[in-house]
Amino acid sequence: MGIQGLLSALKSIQTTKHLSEFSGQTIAVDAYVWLHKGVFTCATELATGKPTIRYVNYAMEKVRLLRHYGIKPYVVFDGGPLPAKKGTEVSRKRRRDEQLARGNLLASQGKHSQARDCYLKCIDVTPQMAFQLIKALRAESVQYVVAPYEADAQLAFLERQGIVSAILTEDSDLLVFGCKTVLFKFDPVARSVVSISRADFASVTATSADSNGISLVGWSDTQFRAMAILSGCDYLPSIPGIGLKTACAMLRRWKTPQAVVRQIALEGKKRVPKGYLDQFKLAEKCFLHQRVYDPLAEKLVYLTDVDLRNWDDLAEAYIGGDLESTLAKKLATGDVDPITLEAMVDINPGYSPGSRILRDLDNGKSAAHTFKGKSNSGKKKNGTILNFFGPNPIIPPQPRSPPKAITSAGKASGKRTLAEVMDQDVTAKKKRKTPASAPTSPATSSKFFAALEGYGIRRKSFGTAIKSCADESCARLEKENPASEDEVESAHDGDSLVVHGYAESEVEECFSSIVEQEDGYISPTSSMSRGENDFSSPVQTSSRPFVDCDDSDFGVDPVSSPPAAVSLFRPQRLPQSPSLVRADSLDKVLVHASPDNNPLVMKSGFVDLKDCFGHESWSEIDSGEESVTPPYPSPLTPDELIQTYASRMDQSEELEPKDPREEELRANALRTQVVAAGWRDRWAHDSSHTQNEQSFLKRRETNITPTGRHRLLHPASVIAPRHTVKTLSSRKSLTLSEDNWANSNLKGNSNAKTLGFDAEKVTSTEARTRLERFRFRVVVQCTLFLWTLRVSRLVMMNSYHGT
DNA sequence: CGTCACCGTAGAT
DNA sequence: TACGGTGACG
Repeated sequence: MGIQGLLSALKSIQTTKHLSEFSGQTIAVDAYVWLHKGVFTCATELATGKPTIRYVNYAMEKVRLLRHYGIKPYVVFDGGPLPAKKGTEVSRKRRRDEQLARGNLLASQGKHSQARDCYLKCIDVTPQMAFQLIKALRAESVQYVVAPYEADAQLAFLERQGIVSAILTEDSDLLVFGCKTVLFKFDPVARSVVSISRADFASVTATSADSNGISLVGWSDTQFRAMAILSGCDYLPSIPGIGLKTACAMLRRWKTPQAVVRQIALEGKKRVPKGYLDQFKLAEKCFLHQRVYDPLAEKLVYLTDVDLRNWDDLAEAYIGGDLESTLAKKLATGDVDPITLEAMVDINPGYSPGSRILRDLDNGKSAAHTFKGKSNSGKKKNGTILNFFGPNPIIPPQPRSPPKAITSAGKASGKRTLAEVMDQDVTAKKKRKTPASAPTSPATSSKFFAALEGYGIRRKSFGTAIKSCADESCARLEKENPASEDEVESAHDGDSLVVHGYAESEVEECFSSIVEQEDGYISPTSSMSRGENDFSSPVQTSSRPFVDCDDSDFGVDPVSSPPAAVSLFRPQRLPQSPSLVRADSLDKVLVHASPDNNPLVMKSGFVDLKDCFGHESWSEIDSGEESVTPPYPSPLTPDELIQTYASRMDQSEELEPKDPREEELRANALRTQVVAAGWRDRWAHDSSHTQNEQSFLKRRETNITPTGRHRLLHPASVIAPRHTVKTLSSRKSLTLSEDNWANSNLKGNSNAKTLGFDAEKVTSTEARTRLERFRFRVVVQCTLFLWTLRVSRLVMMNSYHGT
């Protein structure tokens, strides 16, 4: 990823900075890194399809750490696949499947640690997982945006617009995108980052230590970018044998990439791929003009405006097609899957951050006495440890943010004892008056599996939900294809894994909220805020309306700073001092949290585990507003559970019929082909690759998601191709390419299709059935545990009331 | 000398 | 998965 060797070549201008130096600033964060690292905490769960949100907690801890230092994180997620990126993903996908299979094998042999190693290698971050993090970000009013395509370009855009003042990532590409301040190597322990400033490039000389002989003196952005691309980047592999150093040297000698490539060809020692220069131009366009989401205008824009004289459909498609603005907005807010462009499926609806037990932790006595002794210096109020370990209340909830957002979340909500937990539960219970005549769940033999037994209920409520969220574009789509509502619904999974997920996360919290928090944290002072020195950072105000990649750019523009953004929007600097931060002014640029009634977040008729336990255990969850979930009568007894478990086991075969599964695989393959428009041969950098591999399921559509395999269980979840195609056609790049390639790919590639199916089958049937049973067993165990917990709690409560 | 392929490692708890 | 270090190659 990124530019090989670039970071090490820039060692001389790397400076380590403490987080406190960024206090008061808004910093864009590449979420990908955190999600990926977070996966390590729960690889086994993810690989085996066991719902977990540990990766969310991992990322949220980082977010909270930043906020603790007065930094406003602006979290940026990756979006859809950019045509420019070729499908090395395909071979990865295959490796992943192999690893998953191996892991399952090892797990079945009881070699769990070895299995985990395999699982680690087969996990990928899916948009659905990202959505779990988005839910948490919403709940804590953290700014975020899902990039239409690559997070890198989006990050660069945010900085260029002045929306953020620095970028936190691990990807050296950001420098090629022209970012001014990029922060690498975030160290949560040392609370430090390594900063690289564009302004310091000029001091990278061939003689400086660690520069590896490259010199950036006097180079324009265009030249720097050319060097990066020549040396090999994500959009274009280098001419074999050309690395960073030769690219740099030759560019110094020959000035333009055209001349460099001509020279390489002339020398004849290295083979220059056919059409390399054209691809070079396209790669350059990706760095310059890639499509991004403008949170102010709420639509897609070019990272830098294009010169229409130098623009064509190919370039247009290459840098990412446009999207209709309502769809773009939904994508940016996470309500739409950036890959499929269909409504986001909440793979773990039971996880609703913000609605935690003990919500009043931070509003009163318990917090006060629990955290007394902690340093409050630096912050006038809310200076407790919650700033770090819990949601940061400094920034008020955004207008559309639900009131329940301000709660304590996550496992580390502070130092607690079991007694306190009980105490608060009782208090909360008292506060909330539950009418005895509260509606109860439908009379099913098992409430726990009501969702399974009562599909009608789920269908109905979700259908309503869909309707309520449908905007013009969705509505239009549905009109064009009346079946789409059903299809979208069926893409939503309603099996017991959802319930399981709830159990898992809640169990985790039960434990961790009982365990005492470790002491020893001292709130650091955030007084020293070394703002950016504007004198050392020349901001070029380009008078040219366009930035192009013509030869003439070379040597013409030696100023070492990126071209100023075309002033569609005021390029505002952010206030450097915390005291100047005004949430209301900054919040305007936010992607607002979705309304609370987001049907995908809402409990849409699914049965949560909590529904099985009677309302008292969970009464706090929705307090303060209309309870979404009606209280239910008494929980299942263990016996009931076991009974249900047994019957469920019997059902598992029936739930996996052969036909619909094949149909679904077919649909998936088709959808993949449609989505993978950009990967088609004529755009691929290396046509020897992947002509036949294109139709594998793509990276982020793999079956390895927390509940990934659920799709295969539900015949109803087949996504009809025609619907898919219709939806996808709203991507411009797809629209314009449908004619030329769809036919050839879909018809001419039956080979690949077959391959794709086989790969899918390898991991399926038996293993999945086994997994299903395994997971179900865990469901039951968790449930039993919670049940026990509840009983003991009731006992304690009784004694409490008794006195 | 630079590039590339290979290796072991950290990353998480 | 991505990184740094190693050795082989041209």
